[in-house]
Amino acid sequence: MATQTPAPAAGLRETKKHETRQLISDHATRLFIAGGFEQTTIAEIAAAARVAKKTVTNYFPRKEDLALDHQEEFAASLARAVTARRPGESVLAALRRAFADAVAAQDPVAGFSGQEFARMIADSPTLTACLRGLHDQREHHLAQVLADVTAAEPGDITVQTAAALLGTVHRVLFHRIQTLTLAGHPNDQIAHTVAAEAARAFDLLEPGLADYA
Amino acid sequence: MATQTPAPAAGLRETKKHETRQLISDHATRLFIAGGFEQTTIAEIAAAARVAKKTVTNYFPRKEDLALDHQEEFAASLARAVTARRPGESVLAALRRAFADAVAAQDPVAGFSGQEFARMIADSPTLTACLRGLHDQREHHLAQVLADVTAAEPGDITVQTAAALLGTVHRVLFHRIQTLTLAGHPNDQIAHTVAAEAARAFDLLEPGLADYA
DNA sequence: GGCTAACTTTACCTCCGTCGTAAGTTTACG
DNA sequence: CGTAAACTTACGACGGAGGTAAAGTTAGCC
Repeated sequence: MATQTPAPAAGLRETKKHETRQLISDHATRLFIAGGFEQTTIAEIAAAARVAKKTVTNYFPRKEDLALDHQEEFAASLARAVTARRPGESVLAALRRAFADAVAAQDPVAGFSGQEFARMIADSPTLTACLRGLHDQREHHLAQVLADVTAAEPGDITVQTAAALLGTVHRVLFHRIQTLTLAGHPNDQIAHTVAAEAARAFDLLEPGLADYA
Repeated sequence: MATQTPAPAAGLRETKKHETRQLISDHATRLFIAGGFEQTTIAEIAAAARVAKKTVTNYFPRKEDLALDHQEEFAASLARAVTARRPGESVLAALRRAFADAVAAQDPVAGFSGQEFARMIADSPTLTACLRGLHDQREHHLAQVLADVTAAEPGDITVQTAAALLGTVHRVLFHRIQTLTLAGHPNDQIAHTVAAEAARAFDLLEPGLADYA
């Protein structure tokens, strides 16, 4: 039976490894939300998880990795939406639809984190800087895909600018969701509000990028 | 004996302060370019300048402040270009012209740093992250100005998006100049190339933002 | 049951950023 | 004009993040 899932493979070692990682991550997020990201030390996390400090930094090289999960998924989301777009669909239409879908699903990757989580990020300069870097990575991946589909040179200014503009709209809407979450609005209301705002935001790009790719 | 010293205005203290700051900054940039930002320690800078470590961190709270100067000027550049625009000139036209002027003048604020300086930034994750933060600040200041001139609510999505899109074009072109500088192109050639590319980049926003503000 | 390889642990180190402390200068007041 | 208070600056020391090296321990494979 060919199982598609990368099954545990009977690996007791793999299982414990994953358990340990999850254990550390759970304690970390709990302590971060309770006491703040900057105020919580790695030593405290290690003590709470009953492991050595080195084990924590082994699984999570940087402290930010303990708080921000699914980084690669986030960075690849826009590029994936373009490569998986429908035949004949423009890049802008695909990215517009991808955001609408993410909002409808209240996807955490689109910014629908809990209020406490949003507070943790907003209160930490380290995490906000890390988030900026993720938006930047996401834009670079999108530019790579756009260069592929348009058969343009990697340094082409139109590709770079188009990727940046498209990524920027997603970034602005991401922060909008975060802001509303911080203000205490319920997710349903945020989804309703942002869906309408997203239309206006993407419309600013529509005349310039409608027939791109 | 000199009884009164009204004119000097206690200049001895101010003078020594400024001298010490410049002394530290000079040694820092020299060591950073010679050995890289991450590899150079504050202790080495302090030793070179013949002061205590604490004195360095007193003048420059963060290590990045030793390398990146004129941060506030950079962050305010776009907002200033808008507030100082000609009567009847659109925001987009003002920012397009501001970039053209900066390129013509080969302004360091637009990205025209020396090759060694660009290398120092590109090789340092800390400095690139700091630069991202400066672009972000610049965008926020621009959004503030746009909210003022359009009499819109601060959280208005059109204002946020317009500021982000306009800031993004400047950011892409900034990185373009940096990339060309890293590749060893002379400033004159870069200015010529980027001036043409900037026209194409801003044209993507023209249909959507031509009549904004 | 023994061997190999890995993961965890321990200990140590460097460096950044921040805290109290001492010394100097400017200013205010007698 | 002199003295003392108040401010600012330079100094040494501490805490935490991140990395390295060596030893102990456990899973996986004969």
